[in-house]
Amino acid sequence: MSANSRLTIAAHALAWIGLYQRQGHEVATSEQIATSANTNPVVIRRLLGELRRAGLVGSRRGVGAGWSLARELTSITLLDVYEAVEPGPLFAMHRATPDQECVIGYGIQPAMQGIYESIEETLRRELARVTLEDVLRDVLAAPR
Amino acid sequence: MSANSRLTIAAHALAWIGLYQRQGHEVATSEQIATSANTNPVVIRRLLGELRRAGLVGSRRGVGAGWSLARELTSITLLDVYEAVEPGPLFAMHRATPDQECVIGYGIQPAMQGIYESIEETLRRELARVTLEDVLRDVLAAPR
DNA sequence: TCTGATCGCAACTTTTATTGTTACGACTGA
DNA sequence: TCAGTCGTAACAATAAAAGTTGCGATCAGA
Repeated sequence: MSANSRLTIAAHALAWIGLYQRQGHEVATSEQIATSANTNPVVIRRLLGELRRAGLVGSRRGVGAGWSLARELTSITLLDVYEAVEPGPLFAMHRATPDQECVIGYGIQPAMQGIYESIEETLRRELARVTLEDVLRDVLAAPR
Repeated sequence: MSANSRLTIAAHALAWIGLYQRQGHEVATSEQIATSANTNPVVIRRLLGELRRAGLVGSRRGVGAGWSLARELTSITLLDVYEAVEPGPLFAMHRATPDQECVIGYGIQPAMQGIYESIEETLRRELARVTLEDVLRDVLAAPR
């Protein structure tokens, strides 16, 4: 399926900023985060831009520019991040409209939509149960 | 996210075969199913091939060739279909290995993997609660 | 034995989304 | 003014899914 790592990278960035701030720094740069995540700074800026739109982080420009958390890690859940960075639904419908003359073709989309909605709702509940604080704790618990 | 319709198309195909058999026909052709789903027969054959490997359908060749259910719709769940046609995990890790010298880069993958596993387990449980019989019922319930 | 319909499968193209890269203007404290 | 970084557009590269073409294999029935 999705082979899409946006949620992973966004969580990585938030955990990184959170830890960095706990070490006494005010802001983190996209350059630093990109190095840790082994990707390009622009990719990080794009993702953090979406998180800013969702009110999870803030950014400063000019000298001493960089990113900081707008909320405590304890109050940010994976659902917040997921909704900020994931555009579409989990499962897609047919690319082309199915044959409306066919009973199945006619009824399949409303049927699957209803089923998918309730499944996604469950997924959301699960994502909402994990905070970024949990993530950071798990990250730091990794044995060296 | 995934914009991947494999589960939808596979469910469509199974419901189609199921209904067609209830109408007294022995086998359904990939051509017929493709017409209903508005896609190419080869796409259907590929998907059904995966469902056959999972023991959900069977196929006959030669004259009177086509596809038939290997199990009742009541005994096939969306989880069976999902596992048959979806290759990878729901959420992907970093494309390139994160910086192992960094505390976050080092611990992020095991941490996220653990979190994702439990979330996917919940997703599986939800998918297992819906049978293809449920899907067909919902499809036929669509108002004309 | 021949035939027609369909599967099985490989190879290739097209489409779409994500990710990566380059470039450059905007911003701001020193 | 300057150095450092964000903001963002534009484009290239990568990857996965979906679509297409072609052809050999299969087999009931003529």
